[in-house]
Amino acid sequence: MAISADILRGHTDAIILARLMDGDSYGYEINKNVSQRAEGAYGFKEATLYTAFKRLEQNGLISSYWGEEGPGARRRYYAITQAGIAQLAADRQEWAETKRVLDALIMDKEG
Amino acid sequence: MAISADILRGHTDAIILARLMDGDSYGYEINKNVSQRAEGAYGFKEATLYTAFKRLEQNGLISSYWGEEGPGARRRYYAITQAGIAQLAADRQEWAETKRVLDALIMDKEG
DNA sequence: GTGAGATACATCGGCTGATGAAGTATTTCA
DNA sequence: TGAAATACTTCATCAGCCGATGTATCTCAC
Repeated sequence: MAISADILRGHTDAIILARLMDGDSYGYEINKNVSQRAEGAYGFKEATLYTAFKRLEQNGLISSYWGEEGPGARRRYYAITQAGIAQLAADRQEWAETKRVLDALIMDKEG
Repeated sequence: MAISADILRGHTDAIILARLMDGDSYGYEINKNVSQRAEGAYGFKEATLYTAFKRLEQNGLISSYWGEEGPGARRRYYAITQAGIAQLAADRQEWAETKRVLDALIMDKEG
């Protein structure tokens, strides 16, 4: 099942930060990585992705640099910052809490 | 921990539908119910709530009627429709899938 | 050697849902 | 008497997502 944009809204930044925990990467690669992990259920639209990079860099959560010139299209690499690592920790906690709360609110259990 | 609006965005309708599965209710009551179940971690803003009621009714997922006049402020009651019940089932499935996918994308496990 | 498709990045404008603020009205209780 | 709770409504604004469009390079089948 594909997951709608509104459901994922707000998780974009956390997803990118989490992917950068495995090492520096660039847009195209991050997105392929995300699609694979999501087993096709989700992938960023390009506009969403690059908008997010800008937002994250402006907020000091990632930094960027151009990859060394080789064959192929140029790549801009991103690296997570200390602030980004801290933010991701907070995001993960919030996600854990969100699961708890939404399960109580929409799933078929008694609270 | 309070959960941010962007994280909850897109879940508003499902939350309301789920609350109406326990029987007809009105805005103020639904919101108190939600806040209690969320243990204070989330509650609708009034504008969000009433905007959602309108959207849901326009989409045929809920119907509404004025409560019988008694003492106190007037209340508009909402009831979930058959289409609403079907939508909620779909929303619950999507939520289950979202948990799976987001865990794979942002949590600290190997996928 | 050429055209299709993959790789790779970037920007603009429109859409949608959330919400702060403001307003209306009634009841309860100190 | 007035503050606080109950209860509903609308408007303007904001932020994030994304369709569309554009740029440029490389690979591979034909």
